[in-house]
Amino acid sequence: MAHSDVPKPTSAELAILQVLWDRGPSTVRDVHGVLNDDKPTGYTTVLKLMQIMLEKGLLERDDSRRQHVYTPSVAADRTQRQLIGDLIDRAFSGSAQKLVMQALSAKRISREELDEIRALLDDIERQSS
Amino acid sequence: MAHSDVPKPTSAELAILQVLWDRGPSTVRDVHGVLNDDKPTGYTTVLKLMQIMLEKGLLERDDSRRQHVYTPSVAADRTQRQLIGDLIDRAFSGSAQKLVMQALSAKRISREELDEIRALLDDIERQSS
DNA sequence: TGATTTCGACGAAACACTTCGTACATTGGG
DNA sequence: CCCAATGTACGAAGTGTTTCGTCGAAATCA
Repeated sequence: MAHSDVPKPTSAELAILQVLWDRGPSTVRDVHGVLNDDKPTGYTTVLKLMQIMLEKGLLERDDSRRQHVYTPSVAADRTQRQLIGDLIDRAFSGSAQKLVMQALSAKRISREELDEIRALLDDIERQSS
Repeated sequence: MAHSDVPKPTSAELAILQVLWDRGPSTVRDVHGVLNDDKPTGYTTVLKLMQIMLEKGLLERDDSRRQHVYTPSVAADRTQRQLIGDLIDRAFSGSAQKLVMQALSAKRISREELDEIRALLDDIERQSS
């Protein structure tokens, strides 16, 4: 958590963030609607979670209207990098390469996607020279 | 957890696994020695954790000697893939490609490592044809 | 052998995460 | 104006994780 003011989201919190990143600013009802389709969840459960996330600084909200509208206070990619960095440290002895290589073996990736990755590799290599 | 009989290790458990993967079969004292260097930890704390991990099936032990000797019951790479898969699902909407691309941006990777990754990409592509 | 050290077992406490019941406020329709 | 519906706030309980103190057994050594 050293390099950011926002804490690492927990599992349930991440599910909520995903919805908000997807839909943009949303009410508790909106978020509950989405999550409840995946997995039955109480409305107040989601509400409480979002209130806690507000306290933690994970979310911001507009409470000028009756139905409070929540937005993530961090972008998806930043959080994703935070989680990856954490995993690299905790499970891959700090080696990003090891993680990437395991990830490539872990799930099937289409040829098109492989090509995109290759292009990114080229970019990185070009920048470092 | 659907595809494996061993549960996902928690954070503290993962630290212990790392030591065991590194050093091979070890006693509680050994593990405690290593962890305690990073971060002051009580001996019994590590002991208890390892006992719990034994119950969960994360570790196996030889208690024929007085100092019980513990070994991980799962290989490092398998656990790593489990954790990656989990992260892909929870934070990257199931897209391994997204994770890989974020990982490549998240930490600096040396040219040699980039080349190794490229080689792996070639392997994968070759196999899928 | 008796004292000291080393070890594992066990229980409990502290903490964090998750879930939900209940209470209370606001709004809109009849 | 009152009722039903829709919201938020709050507290508490259930669960899992982490930490550690205390105990007794076993080994070591003087």
